[in-house]
Amino acid sequence: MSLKEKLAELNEKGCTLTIQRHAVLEYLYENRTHPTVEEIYYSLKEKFSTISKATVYNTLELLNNYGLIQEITIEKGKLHFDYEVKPHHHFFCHRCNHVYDVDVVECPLAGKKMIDGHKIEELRPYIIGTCSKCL
Amino acid sequence: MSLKEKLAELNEKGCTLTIQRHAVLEYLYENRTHPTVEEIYYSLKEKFSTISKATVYNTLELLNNYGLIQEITIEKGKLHFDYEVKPHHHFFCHRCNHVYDVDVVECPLAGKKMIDGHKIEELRPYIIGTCSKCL
DNA sequence: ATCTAACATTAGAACAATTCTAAGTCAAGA
DNA sequence: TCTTGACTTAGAATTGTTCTAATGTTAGAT
Ligand SMILES: [Mn+2]
Ligand SMILES: [Mn+2]
Ligand SMILES: [Zn+2]
Ligand SMILES: [Zn+2]
Repeated sequence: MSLKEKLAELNEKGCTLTIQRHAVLEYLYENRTHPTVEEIYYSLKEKFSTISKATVYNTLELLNNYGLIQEITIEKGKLHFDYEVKPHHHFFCHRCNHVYDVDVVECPLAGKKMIDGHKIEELRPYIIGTCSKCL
Repeated sequence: MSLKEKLAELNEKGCTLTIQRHAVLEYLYENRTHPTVEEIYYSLKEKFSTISKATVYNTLELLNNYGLIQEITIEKGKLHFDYEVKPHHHFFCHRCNHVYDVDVVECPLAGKKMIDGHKIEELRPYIIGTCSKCL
């Protein structure tokens, strides 16, 4: 889904399109490395010196609630974010702390709405290990 | 794997079996609710008033490194732990913050050693949603 | 049995990530 | 123009985790 489409969807749903929100979403669009909040905040601060950490947190939560971005809890104690919301596996290297996409795998839960009586809203298939660069 | 077997394995591998380590492992053996560090610490403190938070953290890390327990990063910002190490799906209810086991699912990655050139060391298949009780 | 060196535990300080607060800014409608 | 509600800001507060330095315990050597 393109950046324009996501911005349009936000707008349609009645959400104010502030310059900060545009900047956060655009940053995620351009940086597909699954950045942390810190990375997003300091990168945006370079071009946009008055942006505050609270706004970055608020915006990421808002975009996540609208289903336009994805929160990743693969690394203990800190959040990563992903522009891509289509479910896919993530690989975390505990040596270099990078998060990689793993596109290949087909998940047997894909499309399922319920499991054990619980309502499925999001799949987060994570894999931990040592990445190809670190091996 | 029984508690006795895990304690024996620890001992064989040359790890000192202190009363605190025994208590942490036993707590996880008896409480299969995927407790947080806080829950473990305060529960142990009731029977064992001098145990310190640092020891609980150290012990959980040690047991995890020996592969005798499993760390769960499904909830943002805090760790849960599991006595069961055999890979299985976890379901997190974002309404009541409980972590449930989901036994049914067969993972296509089970047994795989490598993916995209990365070395797989652990699978963490997580599902987010609303649990049966909260629905 | 005693000594000793390595290892483990403790309390609390330090740290890092996130959330909260209160004041200031902005924009749209009356 | 004025009002109202929504958004942003800086920094304080809170939460979860790690570090530190002092103390306690263990196991092997004597
Ligand atoms: Mn991704
Ligand atoms: Mn489990
Ligand atoms: Zn790596
Ligand atoms: Zn629930």
